[in-house]
Amino acid sequence: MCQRCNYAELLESCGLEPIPNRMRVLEVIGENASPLSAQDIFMTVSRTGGINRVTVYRILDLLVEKGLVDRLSSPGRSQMYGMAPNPNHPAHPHFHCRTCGAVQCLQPESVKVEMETLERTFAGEVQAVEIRLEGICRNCLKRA
Amino acid sequence: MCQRCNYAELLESCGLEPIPNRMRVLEVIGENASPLSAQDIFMTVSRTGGINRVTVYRILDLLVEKGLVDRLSSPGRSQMYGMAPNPNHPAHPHFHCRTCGAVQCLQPESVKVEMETLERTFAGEVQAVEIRLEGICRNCLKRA
DNA sequence: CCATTTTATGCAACTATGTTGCATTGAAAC
DNA sequence: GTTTCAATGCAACATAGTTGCATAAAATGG
Repeated sequence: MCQRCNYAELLESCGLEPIPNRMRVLEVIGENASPLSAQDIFMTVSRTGGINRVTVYRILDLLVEKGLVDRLSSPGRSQMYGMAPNPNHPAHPHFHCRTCGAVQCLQPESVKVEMETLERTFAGEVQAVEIRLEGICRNCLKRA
Repeated sequence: MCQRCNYAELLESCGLEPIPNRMRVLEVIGENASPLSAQDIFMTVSRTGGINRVTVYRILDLLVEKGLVDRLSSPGRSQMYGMAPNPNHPAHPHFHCRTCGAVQCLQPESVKVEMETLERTFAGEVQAVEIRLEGICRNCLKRA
């Protein structure tokens, strides 16, 4: 999907050696159009060779900690992972279908947020904004 | 906290008998200023008499299904529950502290969302919008 | 080039969270 | 009062994520 991201460079830019397993995990996240669960990532990476489930979790923790990947909240039991905003991957809202459970990324500009009031009055430090829409996706609407 | 909500009426308004355990669970959610985990709710309700963990989960599922309570995504392993928007509890964004993990409710008007573009172009049906901010809360900023 | 240190990985066991099946209880309907 | 049905409890299970520890693989220093 992403023709532009150089995953090795991304890793190096935050002080991580581009070792094979890190590359494999980051590529899977970067090349997918929508966020994936740890399980999804584990299974996908496994298809191209062995890797341990725990290793995937540890790499995910590392990528999130370094800010390359965002851990997205989900209404289900598992967390999901997507590329953190960067020049090739702008921040964008997510849509979660309540019927089929699928998560899709929306266009970055489709939902705009105005935070002036908050910035003026909030005593903490805001580092990220996550917008999640819920409803029924196109396919499930058709089926209903 | 909430002097205005009549929990029995709320339950009845969506076809649920206001039986004791339902009332206890819904009251705990409604009287708390920020969303609670199932575990929080279970422990709080338990203080006023016995209840089974599973019963709490089942009541939560029911309240969410009926739209009285919202299941909020969280970056941690557990889901959180808060009153669904109603005349006494307007929809509002949440702030999650990355340092201490606390979740707080923000003022309803502090963050505004503009969805015209989406509404014009999105083929699915949007039923709810959840806005989650992440960062460092006031207390943790002070401590740092 | 070998020895030492550091980092990454795998495995097993564990924890936390949520779910299911089934029996029992208790309340409502007749 | 009996029947029926919803609500509850309990135990067992399922899933997602974590930890401790041993081993393997890289990097570092002689």
